[in-house]
Amino acid sequence: MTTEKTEQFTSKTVKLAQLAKAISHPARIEILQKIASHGTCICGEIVEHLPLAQATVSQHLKALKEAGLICGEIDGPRSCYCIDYTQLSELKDLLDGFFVGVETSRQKCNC
Amino acid sequence: MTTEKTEQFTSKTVKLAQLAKAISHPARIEILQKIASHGTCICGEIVEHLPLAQATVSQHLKALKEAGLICGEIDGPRSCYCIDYTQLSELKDLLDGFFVGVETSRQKCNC
DNA sequence: TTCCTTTATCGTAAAATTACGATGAATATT
DNA sequence: AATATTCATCGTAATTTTACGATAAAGGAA
Repeated sequence: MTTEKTEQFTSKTVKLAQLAKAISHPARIEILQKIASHGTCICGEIVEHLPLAQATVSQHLKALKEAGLICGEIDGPRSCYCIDYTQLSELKDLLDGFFVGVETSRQKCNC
Repeated sequence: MTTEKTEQFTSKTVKLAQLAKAISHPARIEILQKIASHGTCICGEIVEHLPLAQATVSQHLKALKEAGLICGEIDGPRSCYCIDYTQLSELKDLLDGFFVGVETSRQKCNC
């Protein structure tokens, strides 16, 4: 039994977990930073920038796309990616909510 | 070859990825929230609160401990967990840096 | 001392993740 | 038309993650 019981959690929690997972790999963080620094970015530029094979980078791009953090459109034989700032903002908001929730209830701890 | 090439990334990026991974599961988010709301929390209380077996919860607690986000001390036959707010702040700082970096370089996108 | 409670760890199984080379489809270039 | 470039996807392999039951260790209660 390896079924993830995500149904048992609030949708907010599940969404935060999904977005956190999207940025839980150094390559995917770098990809987001690279795209952001160009506004828009071709797959090839990202591949050049990373110590990973093209197939692997494409896989990471797919993960980011599925999480909604980037979107890509075909431009001739190339793929042009850009950040979805709406989703990124949602991640930011969910994280803010998380930190506020965790920190406001902060209490003494004997560690 | 499935060796993660984390050496190729900056330590900041790797650290952010590690901490993001720690909160990339709904159960682990809930655990942090639960502990925070009590200041300190016994393993059993967390198990009660989650739709997961005790062994699974212990596993998630271990992951959070290894990421440095919580610390636990033995209290009789129980295990008492609390949040490590220093690490949590580091996560917050790394995330802030990430969002600032990504958003300041924000440019037009045709999506 | 004997028994119960608590929880970490072991063993195991299924699925997901990470990585790569090879390939094919689409578009440019010659 | 023939060739080259770009990139998503397929196939595959190793590893990690997620989940659970069973068990053992440690401490408290009887």
